[in-house]
Order: sequence, then structure tokens, then C-alpha cells
Amino acid sequence: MTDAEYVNIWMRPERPARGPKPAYSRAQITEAAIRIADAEGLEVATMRRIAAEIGAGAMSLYRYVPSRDNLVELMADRLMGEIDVTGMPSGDWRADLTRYADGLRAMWLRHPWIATVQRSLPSFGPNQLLLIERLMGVLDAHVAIDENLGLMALLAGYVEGTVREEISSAKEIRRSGLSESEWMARSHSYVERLVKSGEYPIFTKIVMEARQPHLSRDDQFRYGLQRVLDCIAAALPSTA
Amino acid sequence: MTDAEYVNIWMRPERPARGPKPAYSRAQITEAAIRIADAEGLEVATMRRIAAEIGAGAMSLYRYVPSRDNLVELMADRLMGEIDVTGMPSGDWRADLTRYADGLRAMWLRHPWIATVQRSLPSFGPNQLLLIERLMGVLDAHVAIDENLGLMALLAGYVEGTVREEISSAKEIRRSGLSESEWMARSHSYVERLVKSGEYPIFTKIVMEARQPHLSRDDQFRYGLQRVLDCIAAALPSTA
DNA sequence: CATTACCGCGTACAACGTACCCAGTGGAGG
DNA sequence: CCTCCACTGGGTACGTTGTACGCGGTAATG
Repeated sequence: MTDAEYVNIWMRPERPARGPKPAYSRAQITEAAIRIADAEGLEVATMRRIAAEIGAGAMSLYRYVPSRDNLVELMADRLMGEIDVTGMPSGDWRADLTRYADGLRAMWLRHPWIATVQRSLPSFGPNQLLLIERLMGVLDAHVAIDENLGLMALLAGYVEGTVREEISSAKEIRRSGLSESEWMARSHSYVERLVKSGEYPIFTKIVMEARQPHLSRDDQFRYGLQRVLDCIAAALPSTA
Repeated sequence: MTDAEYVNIWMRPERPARGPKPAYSRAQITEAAIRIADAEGLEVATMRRIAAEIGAGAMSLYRYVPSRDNLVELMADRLMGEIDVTGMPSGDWRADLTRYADGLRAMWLRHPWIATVQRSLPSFGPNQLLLIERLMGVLDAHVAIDENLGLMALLAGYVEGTVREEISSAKEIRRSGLSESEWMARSHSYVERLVKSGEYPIFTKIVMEARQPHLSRDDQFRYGLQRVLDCIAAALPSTA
């Protein structure tokens, strides 16, 4: 009853009116959890481990956070705050969106575990709200709000899609201990078998291309991003 | 030692040479797991629950699958097989990619839990391989392989991005028991508070738009998809 | 000063993935 | 044919997880 009215995390007040001073804080807990998740993965960031990180007892965390899932929401929103969108409807929409895309990608690469937490739409944390306001403001003067939403979904989809691949291949490469160009060619006997079978010509082409990439990951990303921005430009009225 | 050589699931043989006939099969287990995940979510599909579904003991599953993570890989690949890409380099690339995008979206909506499993790149299951061959074949004659990869990442990124939002909002709506148009406006007191604060004009616009959507989810998807295909068309040489 | 609402946290429990072990089974080699 | 042993299904058990509950202590309110 008393808890049910807080339909989400952001409505639940952090500091109560009375009682002893809390020894910790949501921010501190969130920070510790992110630190662990960055270093060892999200599944390592258990309640006990997080508590140990800040020198607290495991159950103390529940004074600050209703559940681990909610803590992950807090963590995800904290990450949104890392994307710099200050002064963002700057007038140059292409520069703004490029900066956003770069920031989003860099943030994902800093915190790869974010790929494993499914975004729950209704969780509008303060950082996510600020991001929405600034980012959607970039095209707000040029297109209708629903088209704006679609275009931003396209942009974020591109970034997240490419970064997801970067993350998973990086994870695999770290696991195997080989360099990226060597990995596909030598280490993975399964891939080798597929290539040698001759049944997958296009897959083989991909493998060969990965063997001698003539574009760095960054360049690949930037190149694709230009394509996406071109696409957005085409959807804009001619005034821009 | 004996297990370490099977670097991934697909190399591990399903049927051994000797011994009694197995009572179940990988396909049967995978199917049961998918059935449970569809109905009650991936986290409900525990080893014990899956075993119960097919009338087996919990530990029997480990005769067929090395770990639950590997079983999830099997499930994910089975899902790839649901996307119909038969006869796919048909000559009309726009039709092919539309069919693929529709199929991918429909599959995700049938199995929303797929959003929670991070794709691990090196897991090239048979269905995924077939999908790659057919899909990448569509543009293979027109663009270089690395550009092809980028364009397909763009397309898949768009589909997955929009579908992720559909899934999470559908989940929230089912949880609240309200209609979609009512949900944002009435039920969510947090959203109401944000709107009334007046500090988030663009967020408010989004909420108002969602209150009276003039485009269905399907139409929104199709509209955005046309934008993406236009973008792909722009990246193609003029011969197409 | 008494009350009350909070604090940190130890204990406990259910559910999870899965290591280990067992008796039984059926194809291969004699 | 029999013997062997690689395999089968599955019961038991262990370590780890999220977290419900309740304790004794503390600080703001009346």
C-alpha cells in the first residue's frame, strides 16, 4: 500500500523527513554498481558485491532502492547523463546529431553492459528526459513531432546496432586473446569449417573482408553515420 | 578437455555413435523453451521448467545442451529460421528488403524476449547463416561487401530499435491494463506530473501526440522503413 | 522526554544453474 | 551368443542469487 503508490523509481523520494541520517546515497550506490559492471560485467554487480564495494551490508541497499531491477534503471539513467547535449539546438542540426551519435557510441563502449538491459520505455529518468528535450529540440522546428520521433529512432537504432556488434565481437576477441584480424581467420575453427565448405560464399566474403579491413571501426561508424544523416536530410523540408 | 574442443554449440554433435537412443532432442527442448518464453518470458524458462514441459528430469537437459546460455543461443537461432527469405535475391532489392524487415519485425513481436538476449556475434547458427547468405545476397551485386554490411546493419538497427520500443511499451500497457492512448495521459501519474511541470515542452508534445496518434504502429513502421530504403537507394550506384 | 519513523544489517528462505553420481541400456567386438 | 562400456535419464546436493523479515539503535517531532 505505502509502496504501491510509487509507480516508478523517480517518484519515490530518496531522503525521508525523519530518522537518522543515511550513511549512503542512491548516487553512491549507483556509482559503485556502474564501476563493478564496467570492470566485470553487469551480472557480477550483485547486491552483495555492490554493498561490499561501498562497505555496507547487503540488505542496507534496500533502504535506498526497492529492487535490483530498479537499481539497474538508475544505472541506465546515470549513463544517459554522460551524453553531452549542452546547448544542443545549436542551429546546425547536422553537427548536433553527429555530436549526439558520437557521444552515444562512446558511452556504450565505455559501459558495454548497457546492451544487456532492455530499455523500458516508461522509465523516464531525469537524465533521459533532459536528453529527449535537447535532442528532439534539434529537429523540432523542421518536422512534425511523430516524424521527429521516427528519425531519432532511426539514428539511435543505427548507433546501437553497430555498437552492439562492436561490443560482442570485442568480447569474443578478449576471450580468445587474439588480435581482431587474426581471430576470424585462424582461431575459430568453426568459421574455418564454414568457409572451407564452400556453401556460404557471401559469409566467406565477410570473413575475408574482416581479415583485411581497409576501414577502422571509427571510420566505418562515421561513414555509416553520414549515410543516416543524409537520409534524415532527405526527410527534411527544403528550408534546411 | 573433451568438451573444450567444441568452441561453440554448433560444432558439438547432437547424436553420439553408441549407447541407448535419446528420449528427447535438441529441437524438442528448444521448441519447449521457446513456447514457455513466448508465454511467460525468458526468465520463466528455467531448466527445471523446460524439463517439466517435455516431461523430463531437470538434469536430463544437460545431455543435449552444455548450459542454459547455449540453449538460449539455440533458441535465438531457431527464431532466425522464422524469417522467410526463400528465393531472396529476387532482382527487386526493395521488395526483398521490405519482406525481410516485415518478417524480422513480426518475429520480434511474436517472441519479445529476444530483445533481452544480447546477440553474440560469433554464434553463427545454421539459420543465421542462411539468413546472412540470402539477405546479403540482395545487394551483393550492387555494392562492396563492407558497405553491404553497413547498410544491413542500418536496416536491422532501424527494425530492432522501433520494435524494442513497441515491446517495452506493450509490456507496460499490458501491466497497467489500460488502452494505449489512455495510458500515457491518465494512468501514469509520473508522466502527468512531468507534463504539468511545464519544464519539458517537447516531452509534453510527444505525450500529446501519443494521445491522438494519427498513424498506427504498422503504418509508422512502414513509413520509417521507406525512409531507410530511400537512404539505401541513395547509397547504391545509379545502375539500380 | 516520549513517540515515531527511520537507520544499518544479520538471518533465513526459495529458486536458480549445474556438478556429481547412480543404475540401467543397447550397439560393437569377440 | 556374451561382454563391455559409452551412453542414457534423472535424483541429490551445493553454491549463489534476490530479497522478506525483524532486530536494536538513532534522531527529529510532539
